[in-house]
Amino acid sequence: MQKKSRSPVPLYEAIKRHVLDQIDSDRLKSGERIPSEHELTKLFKVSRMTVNRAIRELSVEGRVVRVAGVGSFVATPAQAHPLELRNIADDIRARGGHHDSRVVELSEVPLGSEAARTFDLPPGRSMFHSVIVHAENSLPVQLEERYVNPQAVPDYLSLDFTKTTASEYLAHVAPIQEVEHVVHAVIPPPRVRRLLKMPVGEPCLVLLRWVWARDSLASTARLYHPGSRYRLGGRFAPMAPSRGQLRLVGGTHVQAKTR
Amino acid sequence: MQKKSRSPVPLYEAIKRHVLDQIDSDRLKSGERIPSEHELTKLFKVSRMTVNRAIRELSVEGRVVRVAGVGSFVATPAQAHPLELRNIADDIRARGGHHDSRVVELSEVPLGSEAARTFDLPPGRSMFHSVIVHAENSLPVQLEERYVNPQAVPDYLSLDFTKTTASEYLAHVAPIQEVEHVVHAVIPPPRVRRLLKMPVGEPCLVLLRWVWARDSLASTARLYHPGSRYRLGGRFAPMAPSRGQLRLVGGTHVQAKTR
DNA sequence: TATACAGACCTGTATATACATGCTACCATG
DNA sequence: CATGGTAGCATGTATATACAGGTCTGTATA
Repeated sequence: MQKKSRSPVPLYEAIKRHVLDQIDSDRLKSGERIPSEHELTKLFKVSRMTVNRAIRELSVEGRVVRVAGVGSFVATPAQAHPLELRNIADDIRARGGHHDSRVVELSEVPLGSEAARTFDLPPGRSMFHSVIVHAENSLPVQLEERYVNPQAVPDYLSLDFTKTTASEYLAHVAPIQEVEHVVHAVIPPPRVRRLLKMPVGEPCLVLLRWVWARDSLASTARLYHPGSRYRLGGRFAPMAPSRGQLRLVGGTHVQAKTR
Repeated sequence: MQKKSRSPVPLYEAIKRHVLDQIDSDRLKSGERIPSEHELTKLFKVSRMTVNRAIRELSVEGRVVRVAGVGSFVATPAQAHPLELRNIADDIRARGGHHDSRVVELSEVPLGSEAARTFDLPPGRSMFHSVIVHAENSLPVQLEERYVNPQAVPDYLSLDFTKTTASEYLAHVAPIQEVEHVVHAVIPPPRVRRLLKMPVGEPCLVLLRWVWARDSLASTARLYHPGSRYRLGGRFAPMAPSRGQLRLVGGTHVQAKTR
């Protein structure tokens, strides 16, 4: 019939957004029941199938939980944000490996003018700094050097990083808005090389990561990975790179969504 | 009406399984077209809506790729996408697909002051600009927007990009010294969306690439990839990001090499 | 008091239908 | 020979309807 919505945004999308708005603005709280399909049908003057699709997709996306015969409920933030920037611990566990980490450094450091500008903090303040080595089956696979905005995670220094990674903490304190990565490769500085137990001359893959939450930069991280030990599905035929060349073998799988 | 299927497994599930069986047993090969909704309707004697739901879910799960007006196709196994310097044509051929490209734009553009600084060229000069759509089995999979330093490739405008990609030319004129990537994801601007034949609202994975050769920046490129056609690890439950939020579901696997 | 049961309400599935829009292949016209 | 129109087919969205089955509550019954 297609009576309405000649606009480019489908009706079921509009309904999804409406419900998500309610959730994000806290008019619908965690665990609360959202309007039934019938109610939304009346509210939007659309057919139930259309509402059904909207809510079903929200359910697939983990924002609501549907219970036949009862209703649909706002998913708890934990369910809604199994948040990750896919942290290293998950990666390792997903491969069936054993993850453990060692905190090499955890401190408060004065904010240089450059860093102050990056974090948009007054120059007098300090920020948190941590260096953590992640190991898979006792083999170091990542050195995580991280700077954290104290406004984002005030109790960062008292966190226990043996059970939960910094990424996970970050994801929990506030919804992550944006992440940006820059990939490059370096011959690691000696300290990094030693901490990762790497042979001299072997390159590191470095991921620079910026994490934004609450409209400000929450954290930056520099993640060093031993070139030889880092993942590698193995089957990629080695190419002949030119001098200084960088290769992305694994690829990046990213899903992004805005609303 | 619910005429049939008193069994506990819904009809749309049965259809999904049927298609997945065909795929997993290689009766339907990667990139091949699966039966249209209409055909499946006749085959299973169900309504088109039921088939539509089955195929739509397979699409969400990353097993098939739907193209309005054309059909649905078996998604490439899409193990980690080798996004390195190897250009898209090689990638596609490596998967057994057919690559072709369409030059949307090829021109000489004046150099803005910002770009002049980036390319380290005198402000009066111009540089080359190209927009090329790469397709795998006729499905657009990458939009390559590239700026090329005229000092690096003076005859760029007269090159034939149907047989050789821009990446390949770049690699041939001078040994590549360094490459840097920035990965992020965006909702594509309308023009990009149309060229990639993407639905409204679907995100793009964007790779920004800088290529250095002969001690200068030879080229920059912005590579847009349709989020849905660009793999995304099937079984990662689609997540529900907050407003403007970006999420990395797959993680980044990178190997770097220098010599 | 405890149980059984009937409605009411909710989601789940399925159908038949309709119109919109994207794309392709082919054919007619210049 | 090129070019433009169109028919046909594919998916996308939306509706109205129907029935199935789960869950809850209140009421009637044993």
